[in-house]
Amino acid sequence: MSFAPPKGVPDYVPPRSGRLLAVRDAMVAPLRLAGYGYLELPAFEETALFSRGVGETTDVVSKEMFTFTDRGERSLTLRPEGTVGAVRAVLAAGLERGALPVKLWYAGPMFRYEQPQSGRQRQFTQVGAEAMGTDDPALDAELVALADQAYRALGLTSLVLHLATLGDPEDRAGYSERLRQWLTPRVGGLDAETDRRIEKNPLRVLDDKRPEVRTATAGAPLLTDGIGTAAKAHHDAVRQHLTDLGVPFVDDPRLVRGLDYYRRTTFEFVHPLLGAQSTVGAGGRYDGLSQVIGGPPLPGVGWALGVDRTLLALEAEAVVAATPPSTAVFFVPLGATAKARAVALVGELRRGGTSADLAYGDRGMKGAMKAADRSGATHAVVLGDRDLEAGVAQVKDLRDGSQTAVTLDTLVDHLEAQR
RNA sequence: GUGGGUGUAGCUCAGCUGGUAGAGCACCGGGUUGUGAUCCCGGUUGUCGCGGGUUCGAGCCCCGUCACUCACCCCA
Repeated sequence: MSFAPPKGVPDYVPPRSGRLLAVRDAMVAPLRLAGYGYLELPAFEETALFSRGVGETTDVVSKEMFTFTDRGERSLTLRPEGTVGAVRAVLAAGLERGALPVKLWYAGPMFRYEQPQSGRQRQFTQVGAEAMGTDDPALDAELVALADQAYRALGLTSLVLHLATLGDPEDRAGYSERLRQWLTPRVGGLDAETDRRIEKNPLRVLDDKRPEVRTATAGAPLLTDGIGTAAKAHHDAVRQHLTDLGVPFVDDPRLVRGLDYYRRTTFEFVHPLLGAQSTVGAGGRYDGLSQVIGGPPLPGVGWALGVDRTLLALEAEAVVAATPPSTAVFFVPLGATAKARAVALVGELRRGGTSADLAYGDRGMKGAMKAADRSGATHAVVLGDRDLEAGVAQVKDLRDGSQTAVTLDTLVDHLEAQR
């Protein structure tokens, strides 16, 4: 029997798990300040929702989905991303007929059957945010700024925001054809996968990291030239809003997204210290998605931030998260009578909002004090028979080693006042 | 799916040209019959990833296999 979790499905245990939680909370905090409501979504959906919404030809759908059949012969899939499910949930609840834009956030695990490597697991956690119902470029900028705010609050300083526009579908169609013709004599016949990409989605060839492909595509035509006026105006507005918001970005006309639903705005937050999987957050506009899954026209823009990857980025930058110790007061009872008293006092402190713990397992004085030290508590409370007879407890300040006797009647008040 | 690297104590690792396994940290106890973090002393923990082969003898060599890891691919 091995206790290892399934491949690519990591455990997070203290103290690292606490930092992961802190990252998630930091990502959510700006959203709460910006009017985003909470969305609780299913971890799996009907397979067809993803294959249609994300796109049949994408790698995510064609080879990375965890798909299973339930007892009712329905084909279900663990969600590989959150946006499609969020749009479905909005339509299911009819939120698009209420006040617009609908602004929502969600958080939780996503699943993709991939070969694990640094920064890429089969189960990973994202915080997502979506704003649907208007195509206002100020919303694109708002979302980007909120992500930027979260990363800054966490203390990340090396992130680079890449920004691009994919134009509207008609722009893309014309560009794809031009690119296809440009690519075919240069990288055509290299391998079957590249040929397939040239045919289905030539933009993706630009994302290839192999050096020979990189150099071969260095001078490829860019989409920027063929953008329609409406999409161009939208993009200019987004750039201007970001500048007004004080969010730095770099224009990256070669930015490519792997999911089919993106159009117009796309962006990525990239961390230079992370190795191959360096995108810690990304998103874009998806104005046609609702109709693709059978809904009414419903423009939308959103992002997903990788919680685990962001933790890796923090570790790469050696940012030490200020995680306050979970325990303020630690009891060191000596003997059964003192222990019973300590158990009751700890409960009283906790009910009053003071974090408290005690030495379990009937350890000796030395061991119990050691446990007090490790808990991070600022104060230890030594309670023995001698003290109980005198009606006092010894309160020791673990930071400077000073110790005073405090009468039991006033102990809780005294400890609460120490905080 | 394809390549490279690595598997030895809870963790990080050492282990020479093959001779039967070690260190640091951690943990537990003692020095201090009621005081942590420092110091000193002592102690526990191993199917050397797994299976086979070569050999008098394998942690070390050979074959297979599994896992982890990094990279390609892809992406948060």
